[in-house]
Amino acid sequence: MDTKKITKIMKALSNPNRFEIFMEILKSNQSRYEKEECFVYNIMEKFNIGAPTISHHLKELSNADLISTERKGKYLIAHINTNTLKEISNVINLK
Amino acid sequence: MDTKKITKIMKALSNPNRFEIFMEILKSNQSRYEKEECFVYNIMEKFNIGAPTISHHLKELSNADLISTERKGKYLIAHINTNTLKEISNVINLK
DNA sequence: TCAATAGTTTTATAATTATCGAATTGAAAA
DNA sequence: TTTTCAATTCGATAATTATAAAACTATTGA
Repeated sequence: MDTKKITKIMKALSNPNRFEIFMEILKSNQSRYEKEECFVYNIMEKFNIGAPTISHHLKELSNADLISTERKGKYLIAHINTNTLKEISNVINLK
Repeated sequence: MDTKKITKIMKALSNPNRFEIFMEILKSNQSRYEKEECFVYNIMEKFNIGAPTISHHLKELSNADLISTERKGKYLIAHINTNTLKEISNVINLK
């Protein structure tokens, strides 16, 4: 991973609201419950942020390859990209 | 670690120049060579950035607890805070 | 078909920040 | 004590960005 990609990921996780959205997706992915949940909708209820901002944050997380999104009819589902997490974890880990 | 601290670390590593400065310090700390080296001075030569900017970046890394600095006469030496790296690595690692 | 709902795009704005030049501090060397 | 050198602080600026309001798209359900 080159500097540009790493710093893009870091930047994606550097905003508190965006980070918590990411953690919410991570938690949901790990628990395997509510797989069909509409994240944007539920996140919007949970956090005190407007829909356009959530949309923006999800796009940033996507652009950083941290998540991928999938349309399910009216709803949007977000998945964690575990590969990216593994890669970034290798960068940070002390050898 | 709470969200505020984590995102502060992420932000500190989200700027490409600052990230590379951090990696430079990390490399130097790991190799154990040139322990007495003046980082700001050497970094300033290596990167194409002015001294005030380097100073600013080092302060950001310090504020995020990623490094600590030590004055050695005229020079400044930077050390990696391995604890912070370990903590952040725990956050990122998939359970 | 029409109304409601989920999410996106566009536009604007306020806040943050990376960077530099100039001035300043503090230590070493002459 | 001067001068020089490393680093910091201050002030300014250009770029980025988090956020929201308004308008728009697309899908579901009545």
